[in-house]
Amino acid sequence: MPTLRDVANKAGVSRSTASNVFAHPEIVRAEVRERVAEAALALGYLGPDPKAKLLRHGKVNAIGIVPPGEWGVSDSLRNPVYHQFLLGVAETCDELGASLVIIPDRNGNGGVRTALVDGFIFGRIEHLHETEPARLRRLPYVVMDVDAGPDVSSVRVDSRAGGYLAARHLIELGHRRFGIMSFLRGFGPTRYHPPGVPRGPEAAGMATDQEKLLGYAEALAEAGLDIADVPIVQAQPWDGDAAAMMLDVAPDATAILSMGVMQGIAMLDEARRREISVPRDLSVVGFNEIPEAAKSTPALTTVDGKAAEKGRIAARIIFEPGPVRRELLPPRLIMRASTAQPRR
Amino acid sequence: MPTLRDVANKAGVSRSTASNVFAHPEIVRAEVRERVAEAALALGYLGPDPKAKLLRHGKVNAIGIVPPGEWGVSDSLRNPVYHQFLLGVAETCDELGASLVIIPDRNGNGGVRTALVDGFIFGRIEHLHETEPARLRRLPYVVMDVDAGPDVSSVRVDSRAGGYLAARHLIELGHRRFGIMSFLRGFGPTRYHPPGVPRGPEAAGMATDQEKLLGYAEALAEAGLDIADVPIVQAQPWDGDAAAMMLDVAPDATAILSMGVMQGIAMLDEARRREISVPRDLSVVGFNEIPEAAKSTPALTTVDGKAAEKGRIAARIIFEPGPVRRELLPPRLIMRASTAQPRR
DNA sequence: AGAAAATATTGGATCGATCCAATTAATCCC
DNA sequence: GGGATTAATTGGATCGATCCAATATTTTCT
Repeated sequence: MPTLRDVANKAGVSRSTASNVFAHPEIVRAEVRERVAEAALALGYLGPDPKAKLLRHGKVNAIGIVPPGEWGVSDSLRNPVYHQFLLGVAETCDELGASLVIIPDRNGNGGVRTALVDGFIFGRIEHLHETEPARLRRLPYVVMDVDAGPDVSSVRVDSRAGGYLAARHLIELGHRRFGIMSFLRGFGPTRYHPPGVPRGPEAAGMATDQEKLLGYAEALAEAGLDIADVPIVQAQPWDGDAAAMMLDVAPDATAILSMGVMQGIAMLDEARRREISVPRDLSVVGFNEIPEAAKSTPALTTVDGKAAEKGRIAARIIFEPGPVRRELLPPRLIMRASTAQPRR
Repeated sequence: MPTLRDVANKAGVSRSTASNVFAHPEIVRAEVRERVAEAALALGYLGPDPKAKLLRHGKVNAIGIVPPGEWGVSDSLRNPVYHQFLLGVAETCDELGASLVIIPDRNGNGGVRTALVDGFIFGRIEHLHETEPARLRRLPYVVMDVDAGPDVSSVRVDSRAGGYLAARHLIELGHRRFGIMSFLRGFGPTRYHPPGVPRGPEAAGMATDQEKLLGYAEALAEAGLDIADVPIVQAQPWDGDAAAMMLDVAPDATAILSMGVMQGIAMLDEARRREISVPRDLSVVGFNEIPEAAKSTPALTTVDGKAAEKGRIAARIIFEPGPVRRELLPPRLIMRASTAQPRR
């Protein structure tokens, strides 16, 4: 495999000159430049080895994505909301001609310690120490969906405001009897929180979900309702049976507040199965926007969690060095066909 | 930023010993090992710099995906069939703990020349020379969807067999009047190929699409039909208007053979719009399998192009060095609700 | 205790390219 | 044509770690 030294020898110049032909062609005489180029061609030399170049001044031109928690690479591509987020990152990559690297780092197995990238975007982390390797490597990094204090850049959406938007929308339509579908933190069986018990953070999954709950509570309180009286079903985001459970435990609810989109869509499916007409007999609001939400029947009203925009911003933070940035994006309610006034 | 040399100094040992503590801990005395580990901890040294390590013996533990043609990173995430393929690659990455790198290399701008990966998977290429940088770098690579001769590994599905399967299915159901929706190669306006003119390769897009056409022709010929008599609409995969054109130019067709899934789904939508009942008045067969195909109404009968499996195999070829492998996977017909006997 | 064997540690060279200061060659001007 | 400028080229040091052969240390055994 030819090296720069071989090219230099063949062309009868020094390594430095050969190097200059590739790195600073303008400072080398045209005649010499051509001689070196010919030698390179003859030897099948492709240009400076990126590996060696890297060692000298470490720009890789790639951005590393660390999927949340126990997820592998394929999980992150499969999850529709995360997929939207990746699309946002990808757009910025395309603008900058950078590569997108998805790094599996389950149980901190060293992916972050050894990945060849210019910076990291940590998908929703559970403990800040997951980012330690990035900090120690002095590489820029951003954490998603949580505020990690004043020293760490973060990008998230105001989930509390999002929850508020969703619940207020239903209240304005006239709903008074709700059901809430929240997330479990990690694995575990679906849980039912009956009405009448105060709601602590354990009734929702990650920090961002707990904020949604606070938002719901706020809007309910404005209408004189107590969230403690609202039944909550807490399940995995992809658990299809959870929708059935929700309808079983809250048969008189006229509206369902769901913390996920897929959960919301699953609720629409379950309602159809039971011949409950949405939105006539039941209104459903999801959380996060994905193309499937617009295509479901009926189209799902949902809070846009701005996944793609979060991705774009996070990527830009990595590539534009600067002070710590803590972005809090406002959510947006997308009103579609799954919500309406409750039936008399 | 501490280096291995700093750690060695602080611990009072040589660089080599310090290096051994990380690379071959078993050959260094326990006492010394601990002293070095402490020094490392004290300095915040995280372990050998991956960049330097790389230079010495270049394993990166990452696999590079080069999206087809003019696509950027985001296009490749957005395209649903390519997304399935990426999922397959990702699964193998997870098995091996490797990273997945999506490399934008539009108009050969050097992405492949400089990417830090262990090998490349080229999404459908147009000319073999797109792979030259990979060959010159002596990195393993695979091309998808085309046979690139005996010296280059390739993974593809037998498109001709797939086309045959689709067309024969419709013929066995009793259909005799067809319409074909094919792809344009590159950009350009939707094209209509009226019946009665011989069909050359220009009636379909890439090589793989031309093979589908041959498969259709073969099955039709067995039923005594000439593909030259079948109207063809050639459009972009995502062109919604193409379905309308197809129905306009072939109002008496009882079955549509579509070279793409999204095209097939678009056809279902257009039929619904025109109140043509599928499959009662019109049968539709797509090509390639994605989750959306099962969820459309009616669920789309389609040929499984094994995108995910192609991805798994391609990734394995990269990581298991060996002789050139040329994989040709058999397609499979997934019968769903969009095909039925034609109405009397 | 002393020689032999086994085990630990070390300095130097290397991976492939880039940068810098110093040297050499080319150009300018009177 | 010769001295002063300017431009082009070069060797050596460097990036951070790893490998190898050589040396130093410890352990084993008689």
